[in-house]
Amino acid sequence: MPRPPTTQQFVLDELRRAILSRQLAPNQPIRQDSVAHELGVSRVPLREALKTLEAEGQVVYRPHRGYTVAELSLADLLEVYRLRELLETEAALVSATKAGEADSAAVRAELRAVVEAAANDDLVEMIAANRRFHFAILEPADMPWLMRMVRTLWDTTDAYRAVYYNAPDNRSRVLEEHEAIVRAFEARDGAELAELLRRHREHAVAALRATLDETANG
Amino acid sequence: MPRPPTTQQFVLDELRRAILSRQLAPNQPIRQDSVAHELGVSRVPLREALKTLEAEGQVVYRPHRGYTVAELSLADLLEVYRLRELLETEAALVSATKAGEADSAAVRAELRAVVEAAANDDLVEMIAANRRFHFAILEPADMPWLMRMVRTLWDTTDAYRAVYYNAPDNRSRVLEEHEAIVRAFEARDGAELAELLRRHREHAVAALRATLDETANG
DNA sequence: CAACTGTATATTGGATCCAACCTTACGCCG
DNA sequence: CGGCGTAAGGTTGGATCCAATATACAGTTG
Repeated sequence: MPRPPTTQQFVLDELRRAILSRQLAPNQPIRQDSVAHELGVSRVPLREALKTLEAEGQVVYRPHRGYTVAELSLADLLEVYRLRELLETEAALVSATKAGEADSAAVRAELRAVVEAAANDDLVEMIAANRRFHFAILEPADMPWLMRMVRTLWDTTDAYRAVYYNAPDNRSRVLEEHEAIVRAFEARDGAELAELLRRHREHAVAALRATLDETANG
Repeated sequence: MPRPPTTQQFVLDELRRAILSRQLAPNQPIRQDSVAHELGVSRVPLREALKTLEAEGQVVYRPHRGYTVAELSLADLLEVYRLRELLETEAALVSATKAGEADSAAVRAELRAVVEAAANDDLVEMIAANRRFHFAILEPADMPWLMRMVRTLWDTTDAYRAVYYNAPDNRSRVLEEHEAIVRAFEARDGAELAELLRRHREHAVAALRATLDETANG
């Protein structure tokens, strides 16, 4: 696997991983010197990467006090899912009216990737493929600004996705739902597609709530 | 007027101004050395400011080739306004159910600021106050993630706002519409509020189209 | 004993310097 | 004469160094 073209991109990827895996815990101050040392780079590219993470809401910045990993309250998470609903519903409706055969092929390819990853019990790849699958569905809408926003919304909840996929019940449910979603997509039935996606997310939110309540009471 | 606490914040403000005023024209490469020199700072804070602008979509970045001011096509602008519609409608509906007396007072204060600026023919302040007015309406919804997104959407179209307000017809129309909007807000009539805001934006889009067609044919 | 102040230290903010890369112009070869 | 390889210059990417600010702690005073 080739290292990204620029160091800041490499650092950005690493930081995303670290935040996602809770290696950098919420509310924890990010000591630039130690993190930079750890990654074998200087502080400059690190700071640039932190700036983009700040814009995405992954970290919070306070002048002269540095960066801390953003803490997401339940209210934050619910809001993020609500926004995903607004934006992805719009994208799905538009996409259904514009998608062509090539788009269907792309979606099907990602669907297969998810199934295959599930068969191999490869959680990481399954999560990645799932993301590509959902984005492939929205892509034909040809709304780059919307896509950028949806992307950052997915990023902010990425840390919780692994928990969700850890349960076999959820995994199989996702696979079933994907089938129905693809059928709606290929039928160019925007309303049905949007509704299926909505229910798809609804399950994720319910699971999320359960997880958070559990950790709160445990 | 005190200079911002950090240099990067200062640079960020200056860059926003420069892009807005077309001092930095779309598609123009941003020579870091000259811009930094111009502002009397080094390249480091400039690059950090550019990173946040990149995340907001105001500039485009290509590794080893630097930053260029983002060019907004008509399709981009229409998409941005469509997204504003989705997000601001949601915020307005929620806001109407949550707003209290203090919120009404805040909105009224901003309304007065807009009127006053208009009376003084102070375009810059009128635009600023108008923005505060609209945000004051959405604020009670208490949706920080949504607000962040709406903020960047406003930023991307800021350059065109000055053109719109330049026409006296548009200015007086805005003032009238604001009155109706405030009444709906104080009546906590979310549906009416959202509809009025929608029509409010619709005029702006129409004017925008006209302007762009004109420049395209001129 | 609490609160305040001054100082020392750790950490971030910014400037300068060097390396890597892209771009362009020129000369060579087909 | 046109296309390609190559070298030189310019611009960005990254590292190191220094300055400014915040934090923690100790000493002092009411």
